[in-house]
Amino acid sequence: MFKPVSSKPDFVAQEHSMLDLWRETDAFRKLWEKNRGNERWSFIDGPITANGFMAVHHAWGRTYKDVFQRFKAMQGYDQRYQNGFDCQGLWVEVLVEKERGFTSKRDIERMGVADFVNTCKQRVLNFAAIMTQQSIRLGYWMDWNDPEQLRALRDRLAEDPSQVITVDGPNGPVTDTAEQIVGRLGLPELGGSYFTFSNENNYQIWGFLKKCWEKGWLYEGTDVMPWCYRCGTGISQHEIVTDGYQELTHTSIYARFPLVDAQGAPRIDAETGLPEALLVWTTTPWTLTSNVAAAVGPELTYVKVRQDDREASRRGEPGADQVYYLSRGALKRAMLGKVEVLGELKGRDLLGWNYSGPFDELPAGREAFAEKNYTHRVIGWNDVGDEEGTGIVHIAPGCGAEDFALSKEYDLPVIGPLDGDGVYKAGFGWLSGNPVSEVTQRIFDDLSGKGLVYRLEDYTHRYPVCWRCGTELIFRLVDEWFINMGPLYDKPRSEVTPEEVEQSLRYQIMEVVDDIRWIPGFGYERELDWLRNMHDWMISKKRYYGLALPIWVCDDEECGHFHVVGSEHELKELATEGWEQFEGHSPHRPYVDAVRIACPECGGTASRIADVGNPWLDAGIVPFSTTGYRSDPEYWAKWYPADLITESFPGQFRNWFYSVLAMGTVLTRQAPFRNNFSYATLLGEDGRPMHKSWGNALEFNEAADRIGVDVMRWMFLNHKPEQNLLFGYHRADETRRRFHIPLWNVYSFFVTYANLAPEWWGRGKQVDRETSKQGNKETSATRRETVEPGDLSTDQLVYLSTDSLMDRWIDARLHELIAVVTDRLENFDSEAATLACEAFLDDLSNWYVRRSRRRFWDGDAAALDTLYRVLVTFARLLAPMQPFLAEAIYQNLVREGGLPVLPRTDSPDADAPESVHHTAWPQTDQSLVDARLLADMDLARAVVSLGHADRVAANIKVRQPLAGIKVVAAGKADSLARLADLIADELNVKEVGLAEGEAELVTYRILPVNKTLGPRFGKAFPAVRQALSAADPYEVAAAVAAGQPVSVVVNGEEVALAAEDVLVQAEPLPGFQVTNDPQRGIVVALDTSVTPALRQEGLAREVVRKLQQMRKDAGLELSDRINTTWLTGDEELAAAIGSQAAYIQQETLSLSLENGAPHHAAYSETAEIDEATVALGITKVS
RNA sequence: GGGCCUGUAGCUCAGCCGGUUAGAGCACUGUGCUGAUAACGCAGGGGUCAGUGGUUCGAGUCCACUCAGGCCCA
Repeated sequence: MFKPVSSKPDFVAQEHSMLDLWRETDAFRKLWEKNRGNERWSFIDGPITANGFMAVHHAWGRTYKDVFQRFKAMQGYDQRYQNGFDCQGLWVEVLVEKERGFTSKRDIERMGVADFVNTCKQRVLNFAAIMTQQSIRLGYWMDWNDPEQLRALRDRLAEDPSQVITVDGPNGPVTDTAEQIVGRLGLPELGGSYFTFSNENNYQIWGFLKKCWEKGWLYEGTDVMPWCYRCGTGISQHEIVTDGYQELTHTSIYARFPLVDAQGAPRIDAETGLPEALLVWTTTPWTLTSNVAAAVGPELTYVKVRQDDREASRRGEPGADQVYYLSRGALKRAMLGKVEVLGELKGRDLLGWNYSGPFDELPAGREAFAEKNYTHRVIGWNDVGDEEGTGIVHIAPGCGAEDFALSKEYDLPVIGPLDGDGVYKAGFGWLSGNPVSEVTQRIFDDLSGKGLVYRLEDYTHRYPVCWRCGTELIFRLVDEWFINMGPLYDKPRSEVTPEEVEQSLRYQIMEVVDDIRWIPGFGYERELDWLRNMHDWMISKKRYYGLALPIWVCDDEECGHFHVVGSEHELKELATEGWEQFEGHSPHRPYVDAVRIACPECGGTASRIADVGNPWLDAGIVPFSTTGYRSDPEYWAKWYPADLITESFPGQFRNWFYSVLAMGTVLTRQAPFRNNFSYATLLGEDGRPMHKSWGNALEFNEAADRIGVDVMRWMFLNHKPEQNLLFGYHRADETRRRFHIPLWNVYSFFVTYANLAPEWWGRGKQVDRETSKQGNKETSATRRETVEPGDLSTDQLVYLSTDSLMDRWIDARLHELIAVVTDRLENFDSEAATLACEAFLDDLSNWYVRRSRRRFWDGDAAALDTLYRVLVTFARLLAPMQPFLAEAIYQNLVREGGLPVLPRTDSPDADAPESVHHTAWPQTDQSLVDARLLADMDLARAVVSLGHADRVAANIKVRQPLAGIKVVAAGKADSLARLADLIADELNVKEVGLAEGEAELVTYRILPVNKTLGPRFGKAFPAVRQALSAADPYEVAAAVAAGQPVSVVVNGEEVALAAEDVLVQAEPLPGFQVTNDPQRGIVVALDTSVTPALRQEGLAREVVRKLQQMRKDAGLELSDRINTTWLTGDEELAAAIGSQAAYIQQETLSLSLENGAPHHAAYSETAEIDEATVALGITKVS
């Protein structure tokens, strides 16, 4: 017997009990073990940032990861199952700083770098434990660490990282210092998730960087970079492009730059006698302190205008009446009030003009200018436009990336005004010592006093901010380390020569990108686009906690040589001092900083640069660091390249995907993964990004226990991954209602009736019987072969043959489904897989079970066998996607009920696999996919649908039997005949016939089959269409039904059209009770006459229904027998009950049916049936 | 300024290689059915397939341009 199944399941509670089951039976490890040594399927997990709680959008990605791995596991592939945590970098530092209330780097220095780094590690371990628990809750099967052990390690680190501890590993206990145990997490001896702060991960990056260095690609460069002065670090292009912009409003300034002559005297316009000035606009006034040049577009048109600024005059500012230069396109926007245009000129006419700068008095600028013997001048820059500003761009090479590039082109002085904390350096007069965030107003005042402010204006624009702390970035001249991406050739890729590819890493990566399957396809273009556009990869950060860049620079500035150390062993070899301080520590600051090496160039001492690495280096190396690239190349080669990586695409094309590609290319020149599956962004139900303050954010734990994880997973999977996913409780309810509840109902229905059919449980016995009941003309003769438990192999699931059309049909649908789901999952298309499952479930629930109910009531063995088989197989198909629900069904139907229908995993006598996830992926048996039957059923359902429509139109309820229907369906006579009984039963009619004399019922529309005749006739096609519609429709229909060719005259020529090239659509004539299906060309006509005999049958059915309802209301079991009494004053009803007594008794399990008042009945009711009243009473027979 | 994605019913979305009168779910209205169903069936209202032009016998589908939204890059 099966365990009884509640019709009102608590899915969430059930999920928790499945989690318990898996834990108690060690189900995941058994699966892993089962497939060990088989063919491999390699998934490399992109590390999740261990810096907070898991959010719902993480669950989306993790669902994909789990589904594809589970699917491959059921197919028998061996896998690694290693999850990864991203552990190093600024984002951890920032949150630790926040926790501690730190506001600047000085606070960290005060705490001590060693302590700070140790605290960062603890934070990572803490959240790794939390995310591990949450992932387990999601049903994500990976080689998880015990969360308690992670917390214990966190605590050991906090106590004393140097204490020696022992922990359990897969191959026995491991003893080491707490710091080293943490540094060895994820390695084979400890197992579990990989952590990018591990020693191995860090050292392998060293190896990668060394290789880059050997190729000459690693360099230190000076550039103007976006800089966060709160974090005290540069922000790389990778970090800034998406997350790093905000709409901000700044006060911009239109400033006068007075023109001067070669001697430095103010230039006076000859015509008006007024002083002349350039009108210049900027949104970053602080950079005016470092102005060097003004750029114009050489081909742009400029105007010379005069304006007497009365306001300014009134304020007593000098030079209010002036001549200005600015671009013609900017005139209207930039200048207020009346202007007089004095002339027009091209930008190139302005080149070389001199002007006096806004802060010429500051020593920093004077010195820089003197050094180069330079004065402020107008330069040309093709990128200058006049969509905003004045068409004259203020250039401060120390404060802007493009400005800096121009300074190289024109050999301009470079003035960098700010230090790393955003404070003006010495040499900036009154500004020196002031933070940049506080000087804007004073700069305006200062310039105003000098008569240089034309006007101020609030301006809203996208401005870069620090992606972690939100501080507005400044642009600053800094020294950073880069990997050279190589030249971008100005020609199509097909023309780039192999020699040129050798010179350019970016082209080498592009070649690798070509070898990868990108899903969705546009991912390929995106990655190439990024590779074409990306600058050299800035890998350094002036911070504390992260990869210690293995770059040692000679202390002797004269020498200046730098050496890249490729491993810890090399470091030990080269070390001249400080090794003993470092030994025993993970390769983090500050210990690694203590190590000095001998400079290979001059023999002096070299020290490590203070910088740490870009975290994408940490994540990019994992295909190597997690697979023993250094220590076990043979193992590595087995798992590299990965078959799949998958992440959300915003950001990843330039981050993780990019870094994995770059590192794979440098190290192997081979694609590091074969398939890349990426998906979009998760939004709130209202279509907006989830945001706590908007009330549409969902926390994972809460969502999991309110929605249920299987429902969440179905929502994720049943979605086009490249589109943003709207997620929330309402959609969850809808999903559950659409899929989970109907599935559960079929399952619970099955269990209910199977448990009521004792003979069905007679396993191994010959069960042979006929089922033929009134109301169901279908006969199912079952031939259940004599079998002993245990000798059945699965893929003879169909061990019981059946003549039932319904059984054979649902089997055909099931095997069709297996093929589709297999193919879709092979192609990472979970949406199509779920859509196919939903369609199947609808067929199962709303057609197979509904049509077969009678057989289940009767305990029909063929029906029970079929539904059992279907449910078990469907559960196995769903298992990767719906691991909990599938397991619950499987446990009851297979483990509890114990029917021998699954393949033996080992010996023929073994029990069924312990978990649905240990079963083999179902195989399609094509011989069961009966195409004719599928088509027949399709037609039957269409006919039934029309028949129901007829009844609605005629206002005759289905319970009222009718004489018959007539169907018009050209060429479908055979199909119809095969399913006539089924149709008759469903529509409650006595007969289903093909219409004769259909001319009374219908007319026909004759259409060409476009697909075949369109190409055949081309331009003449409309004439064919015309000719067909002009032909006698009845003749054409008859010919087509008989399979005869149809002859028509097209443009004066007679042509023959094959029957299959002509479409016959039946349409009802008005005035009949008929309904048509235009798509299929079917018409169904209903005989609406209710004879007295039919009327009696109908009334009897009403009585039955009423009695059934009473049984239910009285709380009777399905199998309880009753005695029934009835009393009515309505003659017709009395006659109906009398004549249909046997039928009523059989349907309601009434041992007796007596005419009389139900005084003594246990349960009685007075019912209205049509216009008649009847008193009914039932009493359970004990 | 360039690249990519999206635009189909009130909402969320399907729509194959171009092919008959463009579909589903939700919501709404009516009605029926129910001893599995927190359901379900049938019917109804609801569409300028973002717009314009082109290719074609035929365009929601292919092409070009425009508009709107999103993403990426400059």
